[in-house]
Amino acid sequence: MKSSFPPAAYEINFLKERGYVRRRCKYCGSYFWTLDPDRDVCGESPCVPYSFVGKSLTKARFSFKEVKEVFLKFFEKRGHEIIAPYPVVARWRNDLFLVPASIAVFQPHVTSGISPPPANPLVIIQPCIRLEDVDKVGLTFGRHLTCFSMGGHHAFNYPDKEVYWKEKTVEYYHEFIMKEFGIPEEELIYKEAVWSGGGNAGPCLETISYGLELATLVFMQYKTLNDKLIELPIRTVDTGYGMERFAWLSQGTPSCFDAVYGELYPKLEKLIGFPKVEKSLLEKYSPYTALVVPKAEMGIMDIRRKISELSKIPLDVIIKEIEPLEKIYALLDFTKSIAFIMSEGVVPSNVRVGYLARLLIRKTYRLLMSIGHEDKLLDLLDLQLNYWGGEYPNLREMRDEVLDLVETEVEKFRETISKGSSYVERELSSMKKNGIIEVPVDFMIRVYDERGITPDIVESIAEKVGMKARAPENFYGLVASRHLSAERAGVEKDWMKLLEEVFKDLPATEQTYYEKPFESRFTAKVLGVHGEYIVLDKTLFYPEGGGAISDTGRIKHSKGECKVLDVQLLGGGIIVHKVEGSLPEVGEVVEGFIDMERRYAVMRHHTATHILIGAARKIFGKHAWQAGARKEPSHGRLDISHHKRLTLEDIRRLENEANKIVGMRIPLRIMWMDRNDAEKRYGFSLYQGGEIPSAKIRVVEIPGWDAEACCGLHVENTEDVGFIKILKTERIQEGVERLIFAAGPAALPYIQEDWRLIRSFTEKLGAPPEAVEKRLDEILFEVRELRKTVRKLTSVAAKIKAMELKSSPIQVQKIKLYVVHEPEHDREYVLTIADELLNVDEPSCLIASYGEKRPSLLILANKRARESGVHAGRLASAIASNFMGKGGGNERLGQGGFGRKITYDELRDVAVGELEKLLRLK
RNA sequence: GGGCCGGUAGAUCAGCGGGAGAUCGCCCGCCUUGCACGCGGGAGGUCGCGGGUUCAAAUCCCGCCCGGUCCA
Repeated sequence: MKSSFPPAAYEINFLKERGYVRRRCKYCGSYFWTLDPDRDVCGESPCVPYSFVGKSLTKARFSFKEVKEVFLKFFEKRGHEIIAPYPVVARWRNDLFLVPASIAVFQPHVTSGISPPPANPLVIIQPCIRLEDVDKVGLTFGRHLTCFSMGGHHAFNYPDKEVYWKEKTVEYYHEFIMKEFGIPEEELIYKEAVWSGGGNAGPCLETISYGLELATLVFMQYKTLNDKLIELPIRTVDTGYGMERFAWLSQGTPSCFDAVYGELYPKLEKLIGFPKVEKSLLEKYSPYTALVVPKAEMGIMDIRRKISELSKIPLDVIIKEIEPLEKIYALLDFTKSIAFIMSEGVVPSNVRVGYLARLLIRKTYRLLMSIGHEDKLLDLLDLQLNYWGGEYPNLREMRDEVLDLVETEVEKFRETISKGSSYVERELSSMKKNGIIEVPVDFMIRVYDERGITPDIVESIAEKVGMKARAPENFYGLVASRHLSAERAGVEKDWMKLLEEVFKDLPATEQTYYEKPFESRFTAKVLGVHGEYIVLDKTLFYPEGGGAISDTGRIKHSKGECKVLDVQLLGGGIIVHKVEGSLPEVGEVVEGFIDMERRYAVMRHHTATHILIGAARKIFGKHAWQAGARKEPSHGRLDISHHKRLTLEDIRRLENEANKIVGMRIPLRIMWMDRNDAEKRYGFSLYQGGEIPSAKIRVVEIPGWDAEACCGLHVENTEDVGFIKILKTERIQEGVERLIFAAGPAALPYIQEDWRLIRSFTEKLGAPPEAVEKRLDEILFEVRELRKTVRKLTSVAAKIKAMELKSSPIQVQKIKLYVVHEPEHDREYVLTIADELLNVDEPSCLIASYGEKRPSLLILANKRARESGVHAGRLASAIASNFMGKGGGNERLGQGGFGRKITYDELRDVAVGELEKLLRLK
C-alpha cells in the first residue's frame, strides 16, 4: 500500500492563505500543517500527551448529545441534507458485517456510481462498530471504542457535477471547530496521511488539537488494483468526525467515558459498584494514555511501566487504582456495542456477524467474571438499551428480544465453561500426577480451539490444582496457525467466466419474463452459439438467481429442436441457454417454449418463501432473517436465523400463519423502486437475500406482511400458492434453522407418502391410526421386558448346562476340558457356563461353539490351565483352521469363526487333538 | 463457508480391536430419634444411525445425523 501521496495532493490554498506552513514531525516523521513555523512535533498521540485534560478549552462544555446536534445543524445550514443513521449491521453489503465508518453506508453502490446518494451533499451521524481495537478499549481511556458515533459530511463529485472537494472540506472543518467550539486557529493542526480501505484509497488530512485527533478528512479518488491506483470517476469527500472525542475535549474530563457515559455512572454504581479514584490522580494519568499505541508490539505491562515513568505515578498505584477502572470503561463500551448489534436482530452463532456478536458477549461476560459480577450482564445491557433507546428507538423496541437472545447465549457460554473447565481440571490433575508442573502451551491452544476455554480460565484452574500456566503473548496468533489449511478455491462457476469472454461483444439480453410471467412461448433471434450454449436477443426463460432454479423447456428452429436444460445470467446482462439436441444457426428466428408446470411450481415455492419469512418474523421476532433459500419445483428451502431449536409447536404456528396468508387472497405488488425510496419505505429487512448492487431494486411486496428486494418470479396472489406444508426442519448451523417445505400440488406426494406410511403402520400393528402411538409404546416396553427375561433364562440354562458338564470333563493330560456345541444359544450363554466351570483351582478349559450355519468359537482357559501351557488364542486359531475358519485371542480368551456347519463330535475330536498338540509343544 | 473435538447408564465421563465400566444420582437394607454421612446390596445400556474391514468392532475405515468449538 502507498505510504504517501505527492505533496501537491495535500496543498490546500485555504490553509496557505491563512499562513499555514508544512512541517515534519521529529518523532513520527509525518508531514503536517500548522500556523507555528517553529513547531517540530505533529501534535498527535503518541508523539505528545494530551493537553486538554482537566481544562476547559472550548467556548462551552458540550454533552455528547449536544455535540451531535451542533454538528448536524452546522452542516445542515451549509446545504447538507441530514440523513438518518443506518443500522450498524451491514445487511446491504456482502463484504462487510458491521459498519465501521459513515461512508460504509454508501458503499459500494454510491461510491462506485451504480446508485445515486440519498442526498448530495449530505451529513450523517452513524453509529459504528469496530472490533479491531477491542483489546485496547479502556486502556486508552476512550480514544479507542468498539462502538462510537462518526459524524460525516459527504459530497459525491461526478464528472458532470462537482459538489465540493478539498478546499471546501477543510474550510468547513476549520470553521466548524473555531466557530462552534471556539478553539483558536493556532491549535488546529492538519496531518498528512493516506487512507485506504475497501478497495478504495486517497489522500487524507487528520485534524489534531491538544494532542487528540478529532477528525479525518478523506479524499477518496482511487481504486486500488494490484498495488496500482486507478482514478475513480466519482471523487468522494469522506469525512469522519469523532463525536465522542469532541465531547471529551470540550469537557476536559479524565476519560472519554466520563464525557459520554457520565450519566450512567450512578446506575452502574448501584449495579456493580464503581471504583473510586482521586480525580487528581486520573488527571495526572490520563494525558499519557495518549502513548498507548493500538497495534504496538508492547505488552500491557510495558505500557504501564512507561506511563508510570512519565507520569511519576508508581506502578503499583496504577495497577491498584487504574486497572479496575479500565475494566468498567471497557464494560460500558462493550455493552453498548452489544446493545446496538443485537438490536439489529443478530443471532449469536459460530458464523459471520453472529460470531462477532458471540465473541463480544463472551468477552464481556468474562470481563464481568473477573470482577465477580457475571450475573449482571443482562442488567447492564438493559441499562444501555434504555439509555440509548431515547435517541435510537429501535433499541427500546427490541429490548425484550435482545435480552432473550443474549440470555440464551450466556447460558450456552456457561455450559461451555462448566463442561470445559471440568475437562481441563481432569486433564491437569492427570498431568500433575505424571510430574508435569507447567501447563503446556499447546494444551491451552487445544482447549481454546476445541472447547472455547480461554487461557485465563485455564490459568485459574491450574492455580487451583497447583500448577503453573502462562499463556504466551502471541497466544491468538498460535491459535491461528492451527487454521493454516488452504482456502478452498471457487472453481464451480469457471465456465461462466469463459462464456462471458466468448459472448462479451453481444448486447444484454432483453428479459421478457418479468412482463409476461405467465406466457409460455416466444420468438427470438439467435445472436450467438458456442458449444451447447445459445444466446438470444430476448428470452422468456428465467435464469437461475435469488435461490430459484432456472426454467427449462425447448427451442424450436429451422433444423429441428433442442431441450433447454439450464439458463444462467452472465455479467453484462447476457442470458445463456444450455441446451441438448440440434443447434440453431446464428441469425435465425427461433421459437421457445417454457415448461410451465415446472415454472409455476418454482413460483409458488418462491412466494411461499416470502410468506414463511414473514410468519417467522411475526412469531419469533425481528432476528428471524433469511439466511439462505432455494426454490425448486418439488420443494422449497428456507434458512432462518433463530437462537432456539424449532419445536413441533413452532412449526405448527408457522404453518398456521403462512396458510392464513394464503387464504387471505392477498394480491402481490411487484415494482421497481429507487433504492433510497425503498429503504425509506420498507427498511433494511428488504435485504433478506443479501446485497443488491443496483440503483433500482425490484420490490416484491405482500402488502401488510412482507417486502423484499427480489428478482424472482412470483404468483399474482397469495392464494395461488395453494397450500404450504413444512416437511422437515434441521439445524444447519448454530443459530440457523432450515425449513424444507412444499407448496401447492408439490406438497401432495409428501402427504401421500406420509399417508402410505401410516397405513402401513396401522396394518402391521393391527391398530387404528390413533392407537398406533400407544401400541408402539407397549411393544417397545414388551421388547425390553423380553430381553430381560431371555437374559435370565439364558443364565439359568447355562448354569444347568454347566452342572451337567462338570460331572463329565474330558481329561487331556492335566487339563479338564469341556466342549460345548450349541447351535441355539449365544455368546452370553457360553460365557456364563465358563464362569460356572472355570472358577476352580484345577486347570480347566472350555471350548465352545455357538450358532448354526457358520458357528462362532469361544475358548476360555483359567489361570491354572494357562500355567499348564494352555493358550486360548492359539487354540482358537488352530481349531478354527480345521473348519474353514479363523480365530485368535490372548492366553485367557480365544475367539474365532467357522466357515461351515459342524457337529459336536467333530468339534470334540478337533478340540482334544489341538489341545494335545499344544501341550506337546510346550 | 472451512478446520478441529465429541456422541457409552438419569448426569459427568473412563474404556479405543478380544467378556460394557467408574463416580454421582435412583431403589432396597443396615447404622441413626430424624436428616446428612458411613456400610452392604440392587435396578438402570440397540456404546448416535447406516455401511465396510475382521474369526471378532463401543473400539479401525467410510457416509449420515446430532452437539461443541475456533477462524489470523
